[in-house]
Amino acid sequence: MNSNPIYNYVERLSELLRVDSRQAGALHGLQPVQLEALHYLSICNRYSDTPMAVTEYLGQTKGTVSQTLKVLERKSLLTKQPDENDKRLSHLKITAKGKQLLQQLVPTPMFNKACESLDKKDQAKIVSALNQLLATLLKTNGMKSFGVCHSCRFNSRKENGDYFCDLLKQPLSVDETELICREHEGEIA
Amino acid sequence: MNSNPIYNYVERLSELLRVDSRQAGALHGLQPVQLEALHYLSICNRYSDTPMAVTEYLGQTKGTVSQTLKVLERKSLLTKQPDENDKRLSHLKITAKGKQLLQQLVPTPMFNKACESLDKKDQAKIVSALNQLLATLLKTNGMKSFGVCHSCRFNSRKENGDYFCDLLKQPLSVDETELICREHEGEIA
DNA sequence: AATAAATAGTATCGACTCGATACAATATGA
DNA sequence: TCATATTGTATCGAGTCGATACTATTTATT
Repeated sequence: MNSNPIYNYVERLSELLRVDSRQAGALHGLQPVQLEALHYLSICNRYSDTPMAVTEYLGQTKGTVSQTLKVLERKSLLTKQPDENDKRLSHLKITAKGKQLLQQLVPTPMFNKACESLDKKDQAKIVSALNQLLATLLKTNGMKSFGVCHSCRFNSRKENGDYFCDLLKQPLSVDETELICREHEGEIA
Repeated sequence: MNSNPIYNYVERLSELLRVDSRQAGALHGLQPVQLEALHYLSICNRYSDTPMAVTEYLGQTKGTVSQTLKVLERKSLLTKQPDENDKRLSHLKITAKGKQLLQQLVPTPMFNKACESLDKKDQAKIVSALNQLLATLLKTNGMKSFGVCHSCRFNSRKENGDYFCDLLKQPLSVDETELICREHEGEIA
């Protein structure tokens, strides 16, 4: 029978993660996809915390994501704040309760156990391989990369050393360059 | 914020695969989990093609899997055959129609595109990393490995070179040693 | 040999997902 | 200014998935 080992591994990992995530969230009445959305919001920057950005990240439809976010808001894990300039936009901010929950549930117990038993060198190898696989998947299928500003071609530094986004024409703090952005684009090959 | 890069990558890959799989199966009225079950049945051996084995592989409950299999059977993608010795068991055999569908949908288009653009050397690196990650996850959490007989500690060879399973006390064909088995156990460390 | 316990599988129920469709509000552009 | 695009919400239906309850068969214990 046909066999693409990369696909087989990712499919299996994917299912295991889903089951683990379901179990972890069950105690708090959260579904895997809800945890993922919350997790994304904890690692994205202030230009990427809207429902549409979550939609693009998760690859679902905006209607579906709207429901997911409604649940998270009802559980007081995030709050919606209107944008000052564009009245169509909402910014989704994680609450203290949301952060605490993530700290507890993400990564899941299964993953924590496994990662602890891997030495630094092996971890680095795995990260590097996953990075390459994901980047290739996104690139060959014309999808957004959702990388951190640090690795974005729009990110530049001013004379005084401050970071600046050439696309959004906005200054960035050092911390912000470590967060993921929906507008991220890698260097041109 | 906390950040385990391995987890982040796997979570993201997992969601992308799920979305892609959903889209691929939608044309045929199949859900991601149904494709996964069918895929498993195409790469497992004759001792591992029962509903319970699928249940263990997917990590779900037997009730859930029973429904999944019912759908696949109704769509004539697999057939149920009673075991000759143990009347409680059913063996799930993929039909020609099922095989054809898998050929078409697994791996998904997204994955195929990406893998084609990776050279052999990078593919091997990724396979090796994924293999290590999955093995660690399964081992540290006491889960079954679902490996192929070829790498199983119960697999031995008789004087004439034939393969033999010491656990099930059954002879194996060469082809069978390339299929995954629910009883698989790696070498003792 | 009789009975208890374990194992494999199915059926049903309810909470939830997710795409599709329709809709309202705001922003952009000709 | 008016058409069009963008962001977001509401509702509906088919389907997932764990929980529970149940049957049938096998294995273990007395």
